[in-house]
Amino acid sequence: MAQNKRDLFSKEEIKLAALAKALAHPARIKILKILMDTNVCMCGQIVDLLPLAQATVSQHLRELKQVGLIQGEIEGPKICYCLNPDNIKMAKEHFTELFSSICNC
Amino acid sequence: MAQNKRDLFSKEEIKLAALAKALAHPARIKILKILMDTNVCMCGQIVDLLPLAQATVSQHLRELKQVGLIQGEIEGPKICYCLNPDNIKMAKEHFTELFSSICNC
DNA sequence: TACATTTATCGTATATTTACGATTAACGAT
DNA sequence: ATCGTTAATCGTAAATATACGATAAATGTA
Repeated sequence: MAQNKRDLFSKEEIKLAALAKALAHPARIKILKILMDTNVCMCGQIVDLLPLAQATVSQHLRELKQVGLIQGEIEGPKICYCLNPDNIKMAKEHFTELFSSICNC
Repeated sequence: MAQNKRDLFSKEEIKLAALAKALAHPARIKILKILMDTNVCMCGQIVDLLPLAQATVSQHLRELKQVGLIQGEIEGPKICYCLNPDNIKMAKEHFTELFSSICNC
């Protein structure tokens, strides 16, 4: 494939696409809501709220962490995940910028 | 895979994930901007502005059309693509709703 | 030290995405 | 009727995403 042609897209387009990809699965959207709405933070607790296996949820958490939408704080053998407000704000601004550039609404 | 488990996610989560997936590629983001910023509308013209083959661009256009972000009007042998403002507005609202539900900003 | 708990990672299977060349289909013009 | 133009579709290859069970790593506790 032509991965090298990718650099003909702008940094902003690539960044926004990566953010969109992180949101491109219902489970990951639901994880964000869970972290906001409940005081749940551990992987195991999230697993209990999703129709997915532990390994799968861990993978989704990793993807969210990779784009910075969440962060994990180690607490002994556990890890407490939480939203990363700064990066969520930035993501929001990226999407807002896109929509204001393609929509007069 | 467990596709049947998908129905344990809400309609909104599934819809938003589908929209996000449509935006999860730099080429598709760029196509939306091209349709907004220029008076280009034909597939071939878009191909000229992207580092991708005609068949590939056609696939990206189909994905954007499938989620309703763009529409195509047949003009003889050509097809004039344009943004679908109503659905873009709806998409914008979906994302706004998500961010306001996970972000106090 | 051994054990229980928690989560990441490995290995793997399947599905989807991305990309391209080649072909087909649709239509206007000659 | 033939030709040129335009875009979708087909076939295919490679990469990535999704999902799971099993295992490993890390840490607190008995």
